[in-house]
Amino acid sequence: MSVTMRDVARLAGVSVATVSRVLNASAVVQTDTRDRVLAVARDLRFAPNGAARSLITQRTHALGVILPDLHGEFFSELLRGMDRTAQRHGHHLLVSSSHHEPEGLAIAVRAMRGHVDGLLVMAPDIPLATLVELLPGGSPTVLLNCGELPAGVHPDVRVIGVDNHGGARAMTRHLLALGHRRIGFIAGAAHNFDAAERERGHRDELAAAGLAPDDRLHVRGAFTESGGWRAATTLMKLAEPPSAIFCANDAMAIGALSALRGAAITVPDEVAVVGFDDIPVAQFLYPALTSVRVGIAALGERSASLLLHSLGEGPSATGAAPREVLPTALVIRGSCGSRPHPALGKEPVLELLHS
Amino acid sequence: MSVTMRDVARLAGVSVATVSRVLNASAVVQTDTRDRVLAVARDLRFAPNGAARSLITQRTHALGVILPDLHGEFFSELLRGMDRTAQRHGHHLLVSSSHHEPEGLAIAVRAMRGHVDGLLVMAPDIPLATLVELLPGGSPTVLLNCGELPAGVHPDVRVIGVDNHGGARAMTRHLLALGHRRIGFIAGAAHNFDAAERERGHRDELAAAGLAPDDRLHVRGAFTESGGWRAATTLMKLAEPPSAIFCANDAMAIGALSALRGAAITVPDEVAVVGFDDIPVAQFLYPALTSVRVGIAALGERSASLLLHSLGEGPSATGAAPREVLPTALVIRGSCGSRPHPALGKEPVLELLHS
DNA sequence: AATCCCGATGTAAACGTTTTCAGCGCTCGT
DNA sequence: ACGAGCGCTGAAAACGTTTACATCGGGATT
Repeated sequence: MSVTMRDVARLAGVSVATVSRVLNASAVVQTDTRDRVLAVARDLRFAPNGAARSLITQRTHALGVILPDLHGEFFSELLRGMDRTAQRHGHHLLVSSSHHEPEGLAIAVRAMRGHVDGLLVMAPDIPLATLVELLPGGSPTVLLNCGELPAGVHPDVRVIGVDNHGGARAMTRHLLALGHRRIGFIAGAAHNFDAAERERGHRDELAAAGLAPDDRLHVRGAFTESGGWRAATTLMKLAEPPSAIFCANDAMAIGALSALRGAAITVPDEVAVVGFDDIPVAQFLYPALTSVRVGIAALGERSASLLLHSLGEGPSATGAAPREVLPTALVIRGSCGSRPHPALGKEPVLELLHS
Repeated sequence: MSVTMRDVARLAGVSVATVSRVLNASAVVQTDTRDRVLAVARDLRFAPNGAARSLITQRTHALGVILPDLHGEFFSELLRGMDRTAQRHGHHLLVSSSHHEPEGLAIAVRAMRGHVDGLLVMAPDIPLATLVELLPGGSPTVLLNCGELPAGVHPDVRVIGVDNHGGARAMTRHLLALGHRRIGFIAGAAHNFDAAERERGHRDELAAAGLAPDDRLHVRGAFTESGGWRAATTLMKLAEPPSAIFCANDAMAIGALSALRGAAITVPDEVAVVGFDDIPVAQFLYPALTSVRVGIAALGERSASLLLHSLGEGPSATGAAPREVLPTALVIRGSCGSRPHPALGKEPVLELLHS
């Protein structure tokens, strides 16, 4: 069927070992035979079979990526970061998404065995205890955005995440500082780690300010635009609507902005709206969205780096914290009302676009 | 290192052949031995090695995906569509992006050899003739958004794309019908197939309406938000600025909207803005973006279907057109001015979000 | 001049599966 | 009672590489 090393060897009049040596430069070969092999290989358009190579070298040069979803800009940013560092080290990404349940995830993980050198798993919908049960032993793994791993039990599993709690606290603090006392909160999907942490941060900061949580101001939006739309609509129909709405991600904030515009409610004059993640498009919305910057691509890059490091291929060891938490930063734009009018004619975006 | 079929066989007191038969249900095995094997396999957390399996079966259950980029919502939508159908047929996606030049693409393609069953290649920056040169023989391939392939030369290469030309004509026709005569055009990246086709569609429709093209109204924006920002700024500084701006994709339209708002120019009252692609976020912008719907996820799904079909695993044969062109559709929203005010309080978005 | 060593190449084992073929113990038909 | 056939299982080849080891000249060392 396809051309193999034997074909090249035969036509070049050498053994397959020599062909291998030439192609990998793994040992010195006499110049003329080397050239002959190279010429034949080029003529035949020979490309080594990855499966065979992986089988013997125990290296696939691929990282398995398990994602809960592929909706929206968040995941393309994440993938972009992962792909960037992976590619820098000669690796590809084997992607499988839409894993919200343990069964599907387990199947995907098993199917990847032998096709990948390690795993990047983001499964915020699955409890951590369940998740680690599903992992194959012996495969270096980096878990993204999950809880804290019991110490020392899983030697080749590392954990990375973002400071959901701190970011949410900072944002709530910001809203409180602007004078808001009735803050609506549009929460993410139920049983989702990120959603829960952001919720907790918000609640903690309210408590620190001495405010009692009001359940009517707490609506669930499932992390989707339409969920945000509905939740914002619900909130603004309250007898006492909030003066600010904190959406647990930017997608829901986008939906909320759309709902408010549809209801002829002005943002930020009548109600402030803020998000979380700072996806690239946030700065282009109207009003530009105040959000918590997560550094999505950086998260992807860092997680891939960690994994490559576990594989002994990454950048030189960076003190192996058992659990790495990337910091977040408040990005203040127009939608929260603390910057009433953006400067006219100035391009506010370029440095962000190409970071 | 990791547990293999031999281990399972030994502990179950059978041969590896029997283990294989049990795990694949490829032949009937006595019930008690079957149960024994299954029990041992579960205890050892055995998962078959994909590389070894691929080597002998010549099937990897993975599709290689080559993309030019991963920026923005376009590519996550595309991947989502691909992953969806791939997964439905038990396949994964091996992704590699940022391939704008032939060399990098060639390396990626070669590295995938043996790791994938076929290739989905989107490389609008690379001339088709160059592209087909780089393809490995014998690997079924689907090319996305490229030109027309010379007939019959490459038997296992198929081509799929969207009706860039028709979509652009329709949009320009729409703007003309709204009375616009000075239409600014923000073109995509130079030497890009999609960009060129959309440009051609626009020009052809202008010509059909008897309008001479004005080079000052034609600015290049590289398909990025910041490119759109700059291009729109340039256009509006003209002595005679356009009354409408047609952006060759939505990302640039997003940048253009931002630039116009920064310059205190009202859309659509002072200038209409329209885009191309209809990425999911388009409907949430303000004003909601009029665009050409491409059906990005559908493109991904369809291309994956075509490839799976070439592999003999897809849905039953659908008349094999040598080149498939997916239709586009005009989506009229607020930004072009033909719908001055959206209905208040109505959720315009739900059916689109979950299509 | 014999030995040693080194550089270039070939031989063959190994990686972990799948699958063909053969073998073995039965049952069943005659 | 005996061979045919059948159901189940094992042995071994095959997939296409990499690599440890063997081989084989020939130049340098003694």
